[in-house]
Amino acid sequence: MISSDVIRGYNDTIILYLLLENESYGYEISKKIKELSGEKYIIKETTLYSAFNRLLKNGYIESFYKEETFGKRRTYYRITGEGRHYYKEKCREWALTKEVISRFVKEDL
Amino acid sequence: MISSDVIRGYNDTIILYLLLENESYGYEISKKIKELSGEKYIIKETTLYSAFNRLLKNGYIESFYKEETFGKRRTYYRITGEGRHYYKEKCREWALTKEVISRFVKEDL
DNA sequence: TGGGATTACTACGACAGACGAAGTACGACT
DNA sequence: AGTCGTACTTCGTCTGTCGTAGTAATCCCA
Repeated sequence: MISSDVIRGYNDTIILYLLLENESYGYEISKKIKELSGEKYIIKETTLYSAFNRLLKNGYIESFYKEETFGKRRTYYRITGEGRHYYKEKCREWALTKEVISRFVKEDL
Repeated sequence: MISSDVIRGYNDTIILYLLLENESYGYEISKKIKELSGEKYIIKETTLYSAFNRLLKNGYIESFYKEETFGKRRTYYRITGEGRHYYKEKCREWALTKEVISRFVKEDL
């Protein structure tokens, strides 16, 4: 299991990735993260929703409601153009970060 | 330049890496980090010294003084057995983290 | 019909790590 | 005498994560 402290700074990026193709909502995203990570990373609810607020504040996602016939009303999110741009930036940053850390963290010792 | 939020949680590991072979002191370590990262990561002084304190507290490093004939007295650090053990653990964790994040962060978009 | 599980959040507060600003102290060079 | 480089220390702030708890609706099974 991965501690979120390690992924800190990439939770936003992970969420944006899951919104690239389809709009979605909190619970679904958290399940997808769990699933796609092979159960190795499970995002905490509070972490997830605070990430949504941050992303909204920065204009990287938009929220809206859908007409639901039943169930508690969900807040849906969709990625914005700025969000896509930010995602790409973070991807480039990640490539660099990975490269730099690998100079200090040797998996073969 | 890399945002430190990403490396957060790996600063300690980076420092331990530099102490694996030789004992060293703050300023030298910060210069080595800059050098080895190809100037892509420059650790802040306060971050560095707070990392030393954390590592000391956890018993991963030991501090001592050397007889210096001139200059301001330096605090030297050397890695402990527990420190080596922790370093190896973090290396394994890094391999996993890298794997998981790469499922969400696509460099080829 | 009753009670727990699951879905879908929200609010509050604590904590750890990073970092900016500033200060101290010494030596070397100019 | 002043600046630059070395080698730290202290203090306070900020951000992101996360524990705890609460709300509210539906679903499932006995």
